[in-house]
Amino acid sequence: MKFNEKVLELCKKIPRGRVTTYKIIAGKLKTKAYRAVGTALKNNNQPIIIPCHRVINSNGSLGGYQGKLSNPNKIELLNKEGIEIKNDKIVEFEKCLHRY
DNA sequence: AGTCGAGCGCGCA
DNA sequence: TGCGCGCTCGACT
Repeated sequence: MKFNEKVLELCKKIPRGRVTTYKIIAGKLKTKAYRAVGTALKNNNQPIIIPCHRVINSNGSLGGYQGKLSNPNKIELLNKEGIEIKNDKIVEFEKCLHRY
């Protein structure tokens, strides 16, 4: 099982209306390769199945989506799932945060 | 406080 | 081979 596949696995498990962070994922994989987590999501082979928009920075800001940084579409998607974004940050970030 | 540098795993040149 | 990335953290101003 490759590192990136594990990352994708975890992403798939994020329930609707919840988010998680790169840090948490990396921690779950027992590694400090936080950057690699972002890279893995970028290079995922199943872009449709993987809800990578639910993965964000540990400070509550958004990170990137679909290969780009600061993607407005990511905000839309999260909004649709019931997560509010303000000032490029997740509102009530702690409450929406999904812990595995 | 704000800034800087290093560490990780993998993809791409 | 070598570099850079959807990041984080600790050390230094």
